[in-house]
Amino acid sequence: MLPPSRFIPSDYFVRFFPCPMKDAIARLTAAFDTALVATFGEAWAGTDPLLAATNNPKFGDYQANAALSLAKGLGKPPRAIAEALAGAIAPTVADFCEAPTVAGPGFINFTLKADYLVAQLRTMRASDRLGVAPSAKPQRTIVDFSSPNIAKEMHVGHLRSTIIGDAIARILEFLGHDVLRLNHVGDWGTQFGMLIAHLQDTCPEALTTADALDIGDLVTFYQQAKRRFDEDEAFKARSREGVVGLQGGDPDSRRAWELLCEQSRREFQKIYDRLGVTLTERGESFYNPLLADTVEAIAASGLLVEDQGARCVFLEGFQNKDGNPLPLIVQKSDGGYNYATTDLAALRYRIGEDRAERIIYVTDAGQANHFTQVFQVAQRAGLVPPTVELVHVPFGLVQGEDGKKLKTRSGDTPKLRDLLDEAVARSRASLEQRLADEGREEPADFIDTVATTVGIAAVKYADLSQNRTSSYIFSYDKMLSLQGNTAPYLLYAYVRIQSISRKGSIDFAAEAIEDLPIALGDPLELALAKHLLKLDEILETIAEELLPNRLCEYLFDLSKKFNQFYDRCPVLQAEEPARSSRLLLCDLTARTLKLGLNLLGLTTLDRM
RNA sequence: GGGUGCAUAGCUCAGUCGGAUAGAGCAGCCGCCUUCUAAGCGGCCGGUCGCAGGUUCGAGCCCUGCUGCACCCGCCA
Repeated sequence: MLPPSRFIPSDYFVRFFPCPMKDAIARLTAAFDTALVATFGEAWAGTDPLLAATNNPKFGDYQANAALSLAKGLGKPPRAIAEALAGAIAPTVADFCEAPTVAGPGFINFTLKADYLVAQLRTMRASDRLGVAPSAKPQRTIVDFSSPNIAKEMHVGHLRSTIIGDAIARILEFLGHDVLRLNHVGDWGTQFGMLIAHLQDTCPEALTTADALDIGDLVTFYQQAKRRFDEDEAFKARSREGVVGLQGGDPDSRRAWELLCEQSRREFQKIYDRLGVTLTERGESFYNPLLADTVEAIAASGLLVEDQGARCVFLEGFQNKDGNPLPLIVQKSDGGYNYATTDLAALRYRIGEDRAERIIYVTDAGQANHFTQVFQVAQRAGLVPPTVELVHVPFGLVQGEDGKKLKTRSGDTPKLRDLLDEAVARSRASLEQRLADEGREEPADFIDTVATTVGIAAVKYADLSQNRTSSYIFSYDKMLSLQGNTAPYLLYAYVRIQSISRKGSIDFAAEAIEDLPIALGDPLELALAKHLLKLDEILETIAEELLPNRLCEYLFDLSKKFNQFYDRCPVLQAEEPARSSRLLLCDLTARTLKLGLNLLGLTTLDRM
């Protein structure tokens, strides 16, 4: 029996998907365990080898750190333990790994053999998934992200949820999970009363004529309605009637609501199209008919308490200002429901009807308390089977260059549309400048495509490349910079490879490299090859931790290693076997970059 | 008052389960284009990992306290 380790793939992987690096890790882990039992006895079976990639190539490729922590239990010096284990491991790994060495206080270092790496590269090349196995346990997964509010414009606050949620969904989909991407739009609530009333006043023909609605800027419309609501008592009263009418199923109110939703939906869709994001809309209103039943289900669990007229659940581990337990209110004293109720109803539906096993909420970190509370109540009320995992994926704020919340010059929250426009405009200006500098002439559609692709990619990548839990400073100059960890740098690395294939009239896919010897003679070739082979390992980690910046980091490293290789190792003019080896590396690098960037929601270009 | 998160190079940020000499990029300085796009590559400079204790063979990472910043705290989402 193999030790429990997150590195151990199932038999399924080993038999059907001989993946690049996970294969090596699994075999080293197994060899370690066997050696440990043979040397120190059955009692030590299952000990985690604490296997990790080395942080310095001079220590080889992987290191096992377990000898250090075993020292106390075994009552022997760590180096002696390491020496014994290294000796016992050597024969079992000899087919793919050099004899392990002991260094420092007791690290066991492993260096993979070159011919093993070559074999893995060939496997990777032959695979249309670049050697990345689909998950052995595909999960029905819901990713809840984006979630703008009807009748409001998408602003920069929706940027992160949309981009991060999409990237997470893409990665999980690629790994074979059954992903439902849900857009939990804010399409219900008291604000609709004033919107309906305002629509009835300003655009009455819309309520009777198909497609007559043209309220222009929804933000302005919302602001007008809000102003009237605050200033005009009669309007306020009619707004309340609007809410009642809507909730009571009054056809006119319902029609007005649908028109507003439809108008918003069209606007949202423009943004999603530009970003290349797909979503299934299922707004708050969808769960409306389920709210009463949800409250009853909680009541049936015995958790529900009536306090000051509201029905609530008192939370464990939360206190109010007076030190008393904090309630989560699921039904207000006026009988209405709030967003906690909606989230609980959604949770119930997603588990009961959607059969979700993993539910991921991509929202700003400010909602961490809210989700902790909702999850706690759901758990305690028995709404969440042990097989279901609830995950809040929080992210930090987008800040201006002054370190404060991003604002326009006039002090408003920037609209997402304007922000994307600006990024594309700057991308275009930068491209045109470069074309002028280099004396290049390109057709207008080329400039359009490159400016748009790079501009959007820059915005997305800048967001994804940050650790999502912290806030980041939004800077057009930095995200569009051609140097550093930016979209243009990565896209350019890809373009360089396409340039090689154009120049040499090479169709990488058709090249008969399989039959030719592969030689990784240059240290830069070896470093690039080893990095390529880590793709499967990286994606597995990301699927667990849901941190897209890890993928960005991997792709940035890959681009750097490719550029170093490109600088020192001519491809087309090289003699065999270097030429074929290098073509293989180019092919794999390009495909890995393309896949990785696509998983982040970025589109590659062949020229730029 | 309570809770959550953050604090790493001049700037923006990484830092994998607690492992070897804490890494990138930008900015600054110095080099490299007759050769696959120099949108590139190499080198130099740059650190009291907020402060103080503690645990550990070993702490940027874990624990305690403190300081500073951000966000949340009963019927908004």
